[in-house]
Amino acid sequence: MPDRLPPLTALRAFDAAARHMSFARAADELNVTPAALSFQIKSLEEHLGQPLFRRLNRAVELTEAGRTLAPGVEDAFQRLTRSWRATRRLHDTTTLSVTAGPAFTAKWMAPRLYEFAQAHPEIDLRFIASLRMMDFDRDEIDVAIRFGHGPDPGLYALPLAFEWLTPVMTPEMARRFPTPESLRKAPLIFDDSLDFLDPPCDWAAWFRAVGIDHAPEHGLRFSQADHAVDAALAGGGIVLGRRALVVKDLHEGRLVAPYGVALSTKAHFRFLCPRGAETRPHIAAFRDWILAEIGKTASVTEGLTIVPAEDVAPK
Amino acid sequence: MPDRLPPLTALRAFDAAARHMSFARAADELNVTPAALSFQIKSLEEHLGQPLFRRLNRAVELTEAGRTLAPGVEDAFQRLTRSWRATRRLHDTTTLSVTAGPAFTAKWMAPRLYEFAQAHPEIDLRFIASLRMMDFDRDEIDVAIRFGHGPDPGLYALPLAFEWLTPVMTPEMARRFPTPESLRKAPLIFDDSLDFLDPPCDWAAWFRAVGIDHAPEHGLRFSQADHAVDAALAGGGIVLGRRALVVKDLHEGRLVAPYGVALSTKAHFRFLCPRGAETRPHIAAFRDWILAEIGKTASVTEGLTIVPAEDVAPK
DNA sequence: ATGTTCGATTAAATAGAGCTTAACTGAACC
DNA sequence: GGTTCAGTTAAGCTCTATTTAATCGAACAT
Repeated sequence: MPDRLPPLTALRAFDAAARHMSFARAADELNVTPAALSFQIKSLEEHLGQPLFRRLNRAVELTEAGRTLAPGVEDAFQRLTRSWRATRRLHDTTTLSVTAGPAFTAKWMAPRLYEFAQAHPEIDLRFIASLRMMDFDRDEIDVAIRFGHGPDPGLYALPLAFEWLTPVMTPEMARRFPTPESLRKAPLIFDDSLDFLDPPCDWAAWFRAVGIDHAPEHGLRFSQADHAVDAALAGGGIVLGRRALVVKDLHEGRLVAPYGVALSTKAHFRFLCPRGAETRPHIAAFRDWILAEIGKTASVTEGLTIVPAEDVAPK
Repeated sequence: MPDRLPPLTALRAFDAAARHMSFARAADELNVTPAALSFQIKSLEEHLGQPLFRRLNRAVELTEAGRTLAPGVEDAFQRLTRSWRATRRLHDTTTLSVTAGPAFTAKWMAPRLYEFAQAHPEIDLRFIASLRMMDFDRDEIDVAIRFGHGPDPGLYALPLAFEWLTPVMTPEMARRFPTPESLRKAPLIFDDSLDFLDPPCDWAAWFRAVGIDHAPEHGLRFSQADHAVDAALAGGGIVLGRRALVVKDLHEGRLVAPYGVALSTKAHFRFLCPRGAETRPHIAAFRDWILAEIGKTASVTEGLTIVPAEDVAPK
C-alpha cells in the first residue's frame, strides 16, 4: 500500500478551514490558536507537495488541489463524527430521542408524556415531530413511531396496535346525526394525511362498509390528522378518526363513535428502532410503557364491527 | 456542538484493529508496536466510556459498541485515503493511468503504445483493460477510453473520431467474395459486443444499406470485438469492423474493405477524464497524442459511402 | 504434563507532534 | 495615516504517542 495518509490532525484542520474558508474561524472551531492552524495547513501542504490554499489579502481560497481534497475530507469527518456519536449514544441511557409524525405527537404522545416522565424520571425524553423519515444515525434518533407497514430491513419494527377508522364527533353532533344515513347531510371533515393508503380509507370506503353509496367531496380538509381531529373536537364536524389518535378523547367522553362500524387497515403505528437497540434499557422501557398505555384503552374496540378496507375497495 | 471527536490516531488504530481483528496485525499495518496500539485502543475506550473489544484468550472480538463504531470509521478512513490519493495524483505527472475496453486496448492502443512511450519517456503509462465503468477516484484512474455517447455529467468527454463499420477481410477473402451480393454465401463473423447499439449496427443493417434484404444468423460469434477482428485477420471470415479497431490493419494491408459502403453510428470512442483534469500536462499530452495518431489514419474514410445506421433501422 | 509460543497488557522512559505566546506582515477600512 | 483584521513566523513548552522491556495467560506441540 503506497503513500500513507498525512497527519490526521492536519487533515482535520484542513477540513475546518475549507468549510469556513477562514483559518481564524477554523481555529476557533477547533479551540486552537490561528497560529496552530496555520502550522497544520502548512504541514499538510508540505506532505502533499503543493499548496491547498491561495493566500489572498485578507481571505483564503482553495487551489485546484484544495478543491479536490475538500469534499472527500469533509465527508469523511462527518462520517467519523456520526459513527462516534451513535456509539456514544449506545450506553447513554439518560436521554432518549423519539421522532413521530405531528398527529401522533399531538394526539397520542403529548397527553401521555408527563406520565412517562413520572414513571421514568431518570430518562430525558427528547421529541422530534416530523413526517420526514429520518436516519437513526445521522439525526441521532433512538426511536421512531411511524404509521405504515411493509418491511424495514435492518430495523426492529413492532406494530403498536390493530388500527381502524370510524366516524367520531362531539356528543351534541351525534344527537343531530343519529344514523349513518343522516351523515349524507352532515359537515364531514377530510383527513388528507391518509390519502396514501391503499386500499383507500376515506369517507366513500366507510359509507360502502355500512351499505351506503355515497362519495362526499366537500367539507373541511386538513393535511394533518391532528388538525382534523381538533376541528371535530371543536364541534366543527365529523371526522374519520384513527383509533390511536382519538382513543383518549373517546375514553374521556369528548368524542363519541356512535355507529359501531369501523374500517380496518393493514397500516398501523409502529415502534421502530435499529435492530438490536430494542434491548437497551431505556428503549425497552419506553416501548413497554407505550404498549402498556395502549393496553389501557383496548376496550374501545369492543362492540365495534370491523370491516377490512380491502373488502370495500373500489373495483 | 456537543461531544467532540476523540483523538484521531486512536480512531485510526481502532480502524486497523477492527479490520484485522488483531492488535498485532493492526500494529504492523501502522508500523507501530503492539504496545502502542493497545494503548490507543484503551484510550479510545476511555473516551467512549465502555469497551470496544472483548479480549479473549488469544484473540479479540468486537463488542456491541465496537460493531456500531467500526463500519463508519472504516468507511471514513477509506474516503480520506481516496481523497488524499486523488489529490496527490493531481501534480504527479510521472504516471498516467488509462483504462479502456479490451478491444480498443488490443487493436488500437497496444500497437501504438511504444510510440507514445518513445515520445514521452517521462510518463509512466499504466494500462487497465476492463469494460467495467470505473470510478476515477476510487480506482485511481486518470483517463478512460470508452465507446458510447450520451452525456456524462462532471466529465470532460472528447469524441476521438467519427466512427463507422464496414465489412473487412483478408485480401484473399476479398477475391473470393468480390461483391456485397456474394456475401450471402460468405463465412460471416458476428461481433456481439455491438449488440447494445440502437439503432442496431449488425449485418442485417449493413445489407440494407447496400440494398440487399438479408439477415444472416449463422457464423462465428465473438463477445469481444478484438477476437472477431483477429478471426478475420486469420482468414476465418468477414467481420463488420469498427474503424478504430481495423484502421491500422487496413492501412498496412492485412485487411481490406472492398465494398465502399460503411454504416455510421452516433457512438464513438471517447476520451474521458474528470472535468478540469484535461489541462494537466501529461493528460493533455496523452490526449494530443491520441488525436494526432487518429489524424494519421483519417484518409481511410476517403472514397467510402457513409450510410447512417438510423436510415436503415428496422421499422 | 510441561515447555514453548503467540497475542495482548503494563510500566517507565523518551521523542516529537502539536500547541501557545508573542511579535510581525500586509492589505483594507475609516 | 493610523487602526484593524487575517494570516505567518519563531521560540519554547506540554503532553501525546511511541518504544523498550518485562509480564501474563491461554493454546499448541511434544
